[in-house]
Amino acid sequence: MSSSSAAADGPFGSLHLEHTSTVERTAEELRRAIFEGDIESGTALREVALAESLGVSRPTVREALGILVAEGLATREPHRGVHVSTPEADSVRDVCRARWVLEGAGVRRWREADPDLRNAVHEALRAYTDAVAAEDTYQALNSLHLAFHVSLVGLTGSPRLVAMAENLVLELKLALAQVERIARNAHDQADTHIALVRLLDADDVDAALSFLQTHLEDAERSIIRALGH
Amino acid sequence: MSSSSAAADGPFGSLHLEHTSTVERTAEELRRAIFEGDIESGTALREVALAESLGVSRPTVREALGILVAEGLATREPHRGVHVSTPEADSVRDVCRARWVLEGAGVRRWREADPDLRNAVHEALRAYTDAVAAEDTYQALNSLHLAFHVSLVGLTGSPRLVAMAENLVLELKLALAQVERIARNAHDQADTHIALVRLLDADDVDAALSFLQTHLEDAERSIIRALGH
DNA sequence: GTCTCAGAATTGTCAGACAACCTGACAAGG
DNA sequence: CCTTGTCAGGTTGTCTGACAATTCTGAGAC
Repeated sequence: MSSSSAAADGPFGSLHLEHTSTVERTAEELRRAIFEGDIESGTALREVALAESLGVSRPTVREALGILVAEGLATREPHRGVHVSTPEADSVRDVCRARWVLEGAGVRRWREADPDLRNAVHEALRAYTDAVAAEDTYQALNSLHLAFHVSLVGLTGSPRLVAMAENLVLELKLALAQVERIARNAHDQADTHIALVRLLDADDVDAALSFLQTHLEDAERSIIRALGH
Repeated sequence: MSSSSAAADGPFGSLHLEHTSTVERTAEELRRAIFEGDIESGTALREVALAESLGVSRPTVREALGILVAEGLATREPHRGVHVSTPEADSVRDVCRARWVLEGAGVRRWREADPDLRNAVHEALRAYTDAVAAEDTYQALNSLHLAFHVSLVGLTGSPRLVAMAENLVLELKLALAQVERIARNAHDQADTHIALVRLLDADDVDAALSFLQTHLEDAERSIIRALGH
């Protein structure tokens, strides 16, 4: 696996060509529209309408919808089409519980973790706090905040666990897109994360764990409260 | 959510019609062929060949292949087609490490877990040991063995974690299909699992955890050794 | 032996079509 | 009033056929 900061995967390891298929671009555009709030949760994603609206064929749209369904951002019912998922309180609870399992596993391995991975956590935190200081857009802040949490899972060194965490984060972004007004909390959370990393740097894993747990529980509660209203 | 044993979702809650699409049946048939050993790992899954061989159209095959790729059973390279994944030692290690995180999380929650979930573990174990006693087929034994491990993850009560575990198990089945000769170990493992559940019933979670860890590490080693040959 | 290049094979995407199915409404009958 | 039968409209599931882009293959040139 390529580590961060332009590792040398051969002479041209840093090069990367965006080999994006039409299907992938379609899926990405749908994701953006969902997270941006252009498409409300629950709305039907009609194949023909999307096809002519995006200028692609129906099979392409269909395949892209399959991706979204696999990611949990939408649900497909036979002969009834696919609809954007509506985050229920139950699913938010489940996502947060799963998050705690994955991120906790990462934090528990802080000491044994590869220094590169520990560094990745620091970088993710810095990217987030910088964006907060620069008063970046709401979506950018969200992405960086969640990227930090994923970097915690990265401490396990397991690509599959990271992939799972990224999927969970996608669902969380969907839920957050429903409750834009949490944006003002983003700044407060920056301090919380700094404190967490400080505990880790002091090798106080147990304290970091319980700190993380309460942080995740707080997030769960605040999202559910915002949704329930 | 409907609980087990014919819950009353209205007057006809126990009824359930299998709503299987052609795509799903195609994917299932491919999975069967892979796990059964009809298709070796690494072989190319050509769309037209599969289409006329299965009596379905190319788009249908294509969509089914997309499912397999999403499950990790196959890999797709742009313009080069999809091939059955070849389990590397690295990926087996990763799957087992991820398994440890998920199953460990389940075991850790043994005491707080819903009695139904604890019962599900007992039932999964019994189904497995019964099959071992009846000298069932190799694949059936494998499925039941892995189903037991998934039932441990079920202790978390998180559908998403269970889904992740099921995905990992699929990859493991792919690896095991490559090394049929581990079959004779299945009987020995039954005793191991009985011992694990006995520790749980005694509420000795810590002992169960370390027991599980060594069991998973043993499995990892034996699979990798068998693959490496 | 290595390089180059035309042709075959395969995938990615498209257009059009049809059957199966869901939804809603309306009439018929208890 | 409530249930059932029927029909029209729209949507999905699947098929057929096609074409461009890309990759693989093998023969010929140096």
